[in-house]
Amino acid sequence: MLATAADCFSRYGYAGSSIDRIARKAGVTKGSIYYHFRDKEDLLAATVLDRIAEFEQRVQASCDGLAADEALRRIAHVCQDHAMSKDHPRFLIMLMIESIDTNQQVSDQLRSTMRGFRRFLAGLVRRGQQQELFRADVDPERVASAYTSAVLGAEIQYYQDPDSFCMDDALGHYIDTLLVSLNGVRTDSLQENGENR
Amino acid sequence: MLATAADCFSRYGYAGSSIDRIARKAGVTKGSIYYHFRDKEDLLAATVLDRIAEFEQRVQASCDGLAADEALRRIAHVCQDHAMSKDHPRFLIMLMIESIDTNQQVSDQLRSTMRGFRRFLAGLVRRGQQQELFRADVDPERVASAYTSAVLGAEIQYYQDPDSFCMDDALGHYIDTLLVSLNGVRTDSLQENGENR
DNA sequence: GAGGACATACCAAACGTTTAGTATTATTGC
DNA sequence: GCAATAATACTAAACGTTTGGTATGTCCTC
Repeated sequence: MLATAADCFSRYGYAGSSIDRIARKAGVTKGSIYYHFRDKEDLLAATVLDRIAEFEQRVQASCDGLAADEALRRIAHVCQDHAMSKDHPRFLIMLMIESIDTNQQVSDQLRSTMRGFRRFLAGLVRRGQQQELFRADVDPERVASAYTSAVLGAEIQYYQDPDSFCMDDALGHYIDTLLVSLNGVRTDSLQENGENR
Repeated sequence: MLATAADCFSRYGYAGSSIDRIARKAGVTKGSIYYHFRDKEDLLAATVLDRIAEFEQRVQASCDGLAADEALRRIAHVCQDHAMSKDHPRFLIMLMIESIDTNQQVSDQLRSTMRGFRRFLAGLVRRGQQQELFRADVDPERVASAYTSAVLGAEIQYYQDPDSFCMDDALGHYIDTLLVSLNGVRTDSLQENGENR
């Protein structure tokens, strides 16, 4: 039932998904949905919590015990897999935008999720710096913001134009240039390290 | 009237904006809107056309006659200004996502706009390569895709969290690393060019 | 006084929500 | 062990409201 709601919300948005439509698609009736959830907003809130938990778990599990540089590659790959999967990948992005001016509770939830994601990435970069995998003169927060932008933007473009937009190219190119800029190569010194992929 | 429609659509989405609401906000009544537009979809289509034209004009005008590297910096800045402005900046992104499964005509329009934007960027990179500003062994299409991702993702994060997300940091960091990677410095050779900003 | 630019009044459909009722399953008392 | 009770998981129908859309009236300009 949550899966069906996520599917409808991700396709048609919250306002565009009627309870009747969700119910019919789930093979039940409206009344049944109102038995489990107080109202439409409650259904949305439950769906959001469910999808956030899944997303966070997937990301954290994917780079467990990996080196910082490999983790950065891995996360991009996980997001790419997610975007190309069939389980309502647009849900979080759809609601991130739709709820800004329509549902403060959901908006706050998603906002803090995104902050957590950026914090997680920044921690990864900081770890890489401490292990001297990455050069120390880059700001981890800036990297995290730029990285998240790249992933988010690639997802949207892929959703909108899966035939023409190659997510692998976009994210691959970004991660490559990012890792090169993070590798301990100073721009004012000679290059000491040839591996950049 | 188009401005009011754009404002409502960008805040509440197409499904979430009632004609009555748009009319009241524009200081007219429903009847007046239906005098100028056939139906709600027609109003949306007109608004989309208007916003697309404004966006394309703004981008192209901003980097008229600029060198390729400066143009890349400029476009990011223009997108940043647009995101921080007050004239319904979320409109295009909101509809890009909402219309995927709900309005093929609008979706096609936005899709081809995004393709045009990427093509424009790729042309810019190619121009930079021909003028030997940029190294020749990067794929302009990949750069364009990654660049667009960064801009789009930064916009979304800013809309969702203007207090905590610093667009200037995210885009600044991306453009810096991109331009370094585009500068004619080979990774398998010595560095010849110290300027990276 | 005719036509353009609205406002007003209204309709049918769809919407979120509530209610009354019904099978099915679990729990209890004897 | 089994009937009585109660909780669970629904359905079908109805309610009031909102919606997109239309038909008609009114003003104001040329």
